[in-house]
Amino acid sequence: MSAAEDFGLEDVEPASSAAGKPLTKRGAATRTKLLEAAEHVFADLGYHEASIVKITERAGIGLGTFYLYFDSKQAIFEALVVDLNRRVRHSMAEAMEGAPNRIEAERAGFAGFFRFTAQHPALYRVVREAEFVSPEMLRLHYTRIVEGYRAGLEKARAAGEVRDVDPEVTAWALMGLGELLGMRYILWERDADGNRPEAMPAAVFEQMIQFINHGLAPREEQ
Amino acid sequence: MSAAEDFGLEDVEPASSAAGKPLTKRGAATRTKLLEAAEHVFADLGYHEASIVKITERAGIGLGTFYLYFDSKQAIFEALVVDLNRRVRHSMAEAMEGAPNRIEAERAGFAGFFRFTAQHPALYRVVREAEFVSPEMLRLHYTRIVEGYRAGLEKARAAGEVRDVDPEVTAWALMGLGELLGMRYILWERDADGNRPEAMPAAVFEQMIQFINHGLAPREEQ
Amino acid sequence: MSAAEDFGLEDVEPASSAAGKPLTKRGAATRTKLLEAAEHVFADLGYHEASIVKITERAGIGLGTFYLYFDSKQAIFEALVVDLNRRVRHSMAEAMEGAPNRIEAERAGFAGFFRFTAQHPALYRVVREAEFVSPEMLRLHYTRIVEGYRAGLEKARAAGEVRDVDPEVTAWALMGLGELLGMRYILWERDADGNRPEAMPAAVFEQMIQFINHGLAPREEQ
Amino acid sequence: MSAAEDFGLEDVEPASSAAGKPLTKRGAATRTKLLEAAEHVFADLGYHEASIVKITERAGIGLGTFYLYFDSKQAIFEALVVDLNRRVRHSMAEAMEGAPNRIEAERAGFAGFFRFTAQHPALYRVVREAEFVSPEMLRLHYTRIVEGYRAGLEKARAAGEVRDVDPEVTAWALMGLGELLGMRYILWERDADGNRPEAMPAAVFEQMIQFINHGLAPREEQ
DNA sequence: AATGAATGAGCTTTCATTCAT
DNA sequence: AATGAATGAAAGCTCATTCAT
Repeated sequence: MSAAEDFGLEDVEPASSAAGKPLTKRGAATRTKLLEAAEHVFADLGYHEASIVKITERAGIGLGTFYLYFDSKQAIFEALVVDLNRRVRHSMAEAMEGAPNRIEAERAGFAGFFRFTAQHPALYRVVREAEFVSPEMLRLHYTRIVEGYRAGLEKARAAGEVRDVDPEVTAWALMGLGELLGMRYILWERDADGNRPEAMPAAVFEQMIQFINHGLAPREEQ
Repeated sequence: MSAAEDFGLEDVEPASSAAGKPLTKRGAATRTKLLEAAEHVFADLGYHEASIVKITERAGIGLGTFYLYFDSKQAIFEALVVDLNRRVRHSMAEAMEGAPNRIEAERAGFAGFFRFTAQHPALYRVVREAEFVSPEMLRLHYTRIVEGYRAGLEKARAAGEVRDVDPEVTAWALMGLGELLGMRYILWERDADGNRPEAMPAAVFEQMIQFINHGLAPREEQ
Repeated sequence: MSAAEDFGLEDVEPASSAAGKPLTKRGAATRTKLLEAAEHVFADLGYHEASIVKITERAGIGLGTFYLYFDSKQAIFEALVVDLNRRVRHSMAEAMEGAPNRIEAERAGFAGFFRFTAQHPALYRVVREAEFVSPEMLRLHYTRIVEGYRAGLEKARAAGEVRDVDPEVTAWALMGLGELLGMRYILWERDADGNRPEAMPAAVFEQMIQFINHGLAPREEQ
Repeated sequence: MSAAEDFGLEDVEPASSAAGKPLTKRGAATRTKLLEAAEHVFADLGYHEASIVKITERAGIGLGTFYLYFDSKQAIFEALVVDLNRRVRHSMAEAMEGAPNRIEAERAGFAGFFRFTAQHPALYRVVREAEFVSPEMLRLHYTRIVEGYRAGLEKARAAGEVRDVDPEVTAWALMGLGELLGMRYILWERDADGNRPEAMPAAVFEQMIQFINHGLAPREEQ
């Protein structure tokens, strides 16, 4: 329950309610089609290789229509980052729902994050490219997730479940560690057929959890 | 001692020995000027905003000359990644030289990494953008550094200085953790005048080291 | 009658029906403007001196618009060769319409060819340059015209109007002979004001016809 | 004898004596190397794809050296046209040497022309491209050869060996006819291995000669 | 006589954005 | 609300030519 809230579930507004002019039912559908098309096109091609034409073609709508919903290529990109960020946090929060303690919440949260990563490779590709397209978006993404970790750590520390760590710094450490392991062991990995795995190897996940647990555990627990 | 070697100091070749046609002394100087200009231009503007003209103007040479030394914009970008990677590893290895034990080596290595980060913001900007320009270069960068961590952990484990961790996985975790903290607490930080700090706050660094130490320490030590 | 058909009048499709994306009436007009501009620019400047900017400027349209209709400079050049070839054959076929016999058909056909040459100097310039830009186009041009001669000769031979010549070889001979005379006595000739003549001198034309007639005439006719 | 002279054998000067600064023995050798390299490079690549670097590389000399011998790319191209023209006329004149009469001289001359064509495909490629690089050179080439035909026809007419034709016009007709047949039946032809034939098929040659003979023969002969 | 590093004008091509329909 | 033809700034790259060595 509260663990889930740490990741900001409450601020989740439906993507389609965000900015963008036409507000009829038809208009909302068009906007959603654009955002979905953009997710795939940006993920497959990257920001610069992607083009408005490719997005509108994939969305099955006319080129000019694009500008009824988004002011620019950058605008839809930013909307997409916000959307993905909302969804990955949702995924983490959902996974943590009902976790009995810090350790379990941690496992569940990371598992949720990695599951989302495996299912939506666009997350990394788009978010990491945001650094070069719209740096504020990158910060927003990291900051929002880190805030979830931070809040969780804060509570856990208050409850004596973790050492007396600086929650902020530690949250960033966890974020970085999770991100690189997700990249290395999910996104870079391919099986014989060139397909990405659906999750990271359990052993790797265990190693990571052990490392974190040792890193955080209060002295007396050990 | 050996800690330094783990980061591949021995493979350090001078940048100017790499590909590029003209081989005279004058030619080598020109190539170096180009690489230096590219470091700044790519760091300031990013790959796509950067242009060959901007690089050659900054280098103070003619546009056409560029193509005597590099086949394309991407080629110089890749050469730059290789160069920066070599230099950051050098910086880390140098810092670790003579460290009496694992813990000190760790502190020194990370300090070296962060120092280089503070002095060469281009490292992050260029390397991280490589993901979208030349993905193999990104892997090469991470892999080479991780290999240094891995080798160090392997030895430390054999010496009983760390828990029985998987050196590979742990190395990636350390890389990720260091990278994000460097980004957050060095690159994103500005003082009142808008200048970047010369290092991360000591407290943050300490927190990080503590986290790593707890994460790695053999049970009996604690 | 049939002489006209030999030059493939029936395959004449309007130039504007060929490839090129935009299909509206406005689009067809733009494509035609481009092709007309290209004819003049290529004829005046040659392929390499010509540039897309010069073509679009002459056509009075934006540079980028060009690429809506043609994939490249070479593509419009090839379209132009096809167009000119179609038109010169049309001109020849039209001239031969209703010729009472082989000799008259021959005169008329060559006259049509030379008339077109005088009116469209671009034909030679563009077609002959095709040899170096798009060799298949050159072959296509010569082959299509030669095929007209060949078919005519075949029929004339069957009708006993010409010696027992090889129609194919003879057709190429006629093509070559006509081409060089057209170049020499129309394209290279200038009057006092530097203007090209509207036709070759009648005496030259007569000489040529006589030469051909003697070359082809059945023994008994002479 | 005289037939040979008609093609201007007497004006044959060695290529290396033409313009070009350095005049030492070494210099002459360098100039020849350049001209030979240019023949191949221009023939293989065409004028625009050819580059000075490619020519000097093929010649095995330094780039800068080129400009000691030729003022520009166009200059060496023109020198090459002059050289090839001289050589093809030489080849024709040689073949005609000692021909007993007009008919035999004709056969021999064309045979010489086609033999040279088969052995030096560069002739067509370079000469025909001259039209777009240096039009005066093209005229010079055609005019010099035509002058040979013309002189021969003049004499033959005086001797009653041919009809009362206009030697000039007829010469151009012969030139055109020979050129296109050479292109069609030698240069365009390839055997199963993609090799060009060493000569045109005898039957084609015969057809051509017959056509010419009929075209020129005085009435009473037939 | 010979060299090759340096130069920059000029070309082709792409694509985000506008706007008349 | 939807469309797609039109636009032109801006980029990467080539190569004939120069000139210091």
